[in-house]
Amino acid sequence: MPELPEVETTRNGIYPHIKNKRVEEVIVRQKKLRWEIPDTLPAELPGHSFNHIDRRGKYLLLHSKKGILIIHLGMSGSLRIVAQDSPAGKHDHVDIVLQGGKVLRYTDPRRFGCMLWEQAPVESHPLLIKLGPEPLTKDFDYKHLFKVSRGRSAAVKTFIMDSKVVVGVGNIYANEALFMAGINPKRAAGKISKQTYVSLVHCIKEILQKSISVGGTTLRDFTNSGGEPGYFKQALSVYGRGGENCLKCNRVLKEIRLGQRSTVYCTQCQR
DNA sequence: ACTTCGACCTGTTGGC
DNA sequence: TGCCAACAGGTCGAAG
Repeated sequence: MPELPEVETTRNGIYPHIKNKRVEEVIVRQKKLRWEIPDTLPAELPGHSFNHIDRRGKYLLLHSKKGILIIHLGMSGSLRIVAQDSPAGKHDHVDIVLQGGKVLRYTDPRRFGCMLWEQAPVESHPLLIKLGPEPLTKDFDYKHLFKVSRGRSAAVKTFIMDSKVVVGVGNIYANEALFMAGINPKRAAGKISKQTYVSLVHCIKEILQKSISVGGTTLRDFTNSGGEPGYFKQALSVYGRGGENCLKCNRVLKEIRLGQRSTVYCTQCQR
């Protein structure tokens, strides 16, 4: 679920429900996430409210006067707005009970996500300080990719999934963007031309942007327990389609592993 | 400085 | 049907 577009969708979905609503209580049922949820969170947050939510990469930053809540959804996390009497399931690890009866609920079966509570200005936080540019801003351009790729032997797919290079490009969209750009994912990042990076940057932006607009549709039934919207899958050209036919040339798509991640591409269309 | 790989978890799927 | 291995939308941090 949590690709950058989903995180962005989550941000948009929860914001109107939590904005300036006083937090009544924080219920932590399971504090062992990727890092332990600090006890200072349930101790200090109640009585305060969030006035702003930022996103940095796939991290959500919920700002209050008392501190900043940093949330990452990992591989399987989600945030939903539920009614206060909604029974908690096995993987509903945290409830942030809001004034007015709604609850911001954090669910994460695999517990690869995190929920941290910070006082200091968050720009200098160790998890955020080394992150690369946001893919949808003008800071992310071919010059940047070209420059930081020089001398690097890593596969271009692994390279664009490196959060120090650019944030928010997960496995699905790395596969999709490389297909759209016609680039073989195995190519060494350091040997790719400026011109090719122009195309890749364009494709990454376009695919993420499109996906956010589809994610925006998910927004409507956000508070419903709802599963997958299904829009994504229809738009995917290669991800999850190994062994099926290329939509451009009809050849069989190849599936390999790169950096332990499943990688699908067309040997004809991607060079 | 860069690359690779194990680790963190549970749930689902596919082969035998 | 059951069992078991492999894999899943992430990414940090250690080791080479």
